[in-house]
Amino acid sequence: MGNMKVHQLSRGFWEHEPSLSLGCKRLRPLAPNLQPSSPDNTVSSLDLKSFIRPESGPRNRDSPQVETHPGGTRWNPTQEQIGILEMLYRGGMRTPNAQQIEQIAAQLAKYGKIEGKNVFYWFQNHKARERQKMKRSSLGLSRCATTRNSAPIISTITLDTRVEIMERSDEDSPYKRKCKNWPFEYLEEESRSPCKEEENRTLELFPLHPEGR
Amino acid sequence: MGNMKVHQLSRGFWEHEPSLSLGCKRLRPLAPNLQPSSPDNTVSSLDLKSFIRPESGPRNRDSPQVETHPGGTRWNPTQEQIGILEMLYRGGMRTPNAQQIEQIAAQLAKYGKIEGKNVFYWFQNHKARERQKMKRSSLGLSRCATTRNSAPIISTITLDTRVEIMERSDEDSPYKRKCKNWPFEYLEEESRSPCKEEENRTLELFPLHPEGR
DNA sequence: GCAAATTAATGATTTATTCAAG
DNA sequence: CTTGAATAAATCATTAATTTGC
Repeated sequence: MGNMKVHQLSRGFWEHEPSLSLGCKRLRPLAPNLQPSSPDNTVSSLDLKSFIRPESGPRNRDSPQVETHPGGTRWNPTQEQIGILEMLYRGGMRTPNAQQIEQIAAQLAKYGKIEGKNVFYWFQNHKARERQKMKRSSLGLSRCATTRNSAPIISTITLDTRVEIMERSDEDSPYKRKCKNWPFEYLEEESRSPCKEEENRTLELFPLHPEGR
Repeated sequence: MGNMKVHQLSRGFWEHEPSLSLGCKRLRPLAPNLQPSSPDNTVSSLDLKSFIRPESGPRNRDSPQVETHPGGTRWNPTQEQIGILEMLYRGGMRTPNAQQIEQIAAQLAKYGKIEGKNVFYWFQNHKARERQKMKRSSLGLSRCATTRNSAPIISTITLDTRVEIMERSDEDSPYKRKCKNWPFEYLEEESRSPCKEEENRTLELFPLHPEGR
């Protein structure tokens, strides 16, 4: 979709002028007298209207609530995908970074349609729900002394095995601040369909920063 | 500092390649007897170790904690950028979707280095902190009637202007489930420096899903 | 006046909660 | 009811602003 660059500037909002001084209420009087960072500060090249209410114009789009995703709305993982993901989870993977997610998704794509975000969400949800489950079990039941002896067999083994691979992942330590990579993506959902010749979807996310700040 | 595209995936991780099926340590027999929903269910084409502990091998990388980000580690917005963002916020924008973020970032890029995620974060944080602030003020103080008369002059004007543009955004309604677009991006942090001829950073996020599930 | 130490803001992540598809 | 998707809340972590000691 070459939608991009839609209304590029309907000027008329606040082109109150370049040099601006720009609203920015005080916010912080101790502002470090901003450097001449901008070549041309015609701040007002945005079409705010479009931003704020893309629907304001002629309603050529349907989409009351549910968009028109042709195929399916949400990811429906196959058994293989789940298997791999669980294996990774059991292996200690908690919050994969961007690269890892990409790779995982690429692999899982062999077994069914999938996107990076699905992988991300899966880990998020699985982690959270495993925790819930654990918490619930620890609270509600103190009965059944075997609980610590029978069920966790596999767990124990697994953990032991894994211990060599990674050290204790976290499983309980909140906040580890480990990876800096960002596991998300802009990809606009639209690219859901099998996408035939969608190769050149360069999108030119960032035209090119005119300067280095 | 032409770090860019540093480890571009140190290939050698899992280029086991598509058809795969072998190699790889099976890691765990506990695969749930997956049903035949896949052409070939040799699930085990993942190098879990690499995923879990990329550092396990020879530590040829430095980066103890702080990666080698040459310039700066986090986005430092310029006054113009802040101004635009606040205006958009005041205009009612709460959680821009992917396209909007792209456009905003593209515009803000004129005034300084910025990425899409920065825009996203800014809105998240700003919204949350505005809410905090409001809550705090509503609790601790009922005094000072001038509060609504003196300071917010600009605010009032602006708001009035904006009110016509959008209707009350939400400001308080938790969960609106409005956009389906996903405002994140994989972009791996590395592309921080001014990046000279980095045009073709196609990255081909997802090679191409081999099948439509 | 300057630079280290301290504090205040705020960018970036992770976790918790909620909504809704199947 | 299960679970994928999305948002909000909590909080970690880094930078800018201010203070302090010289």
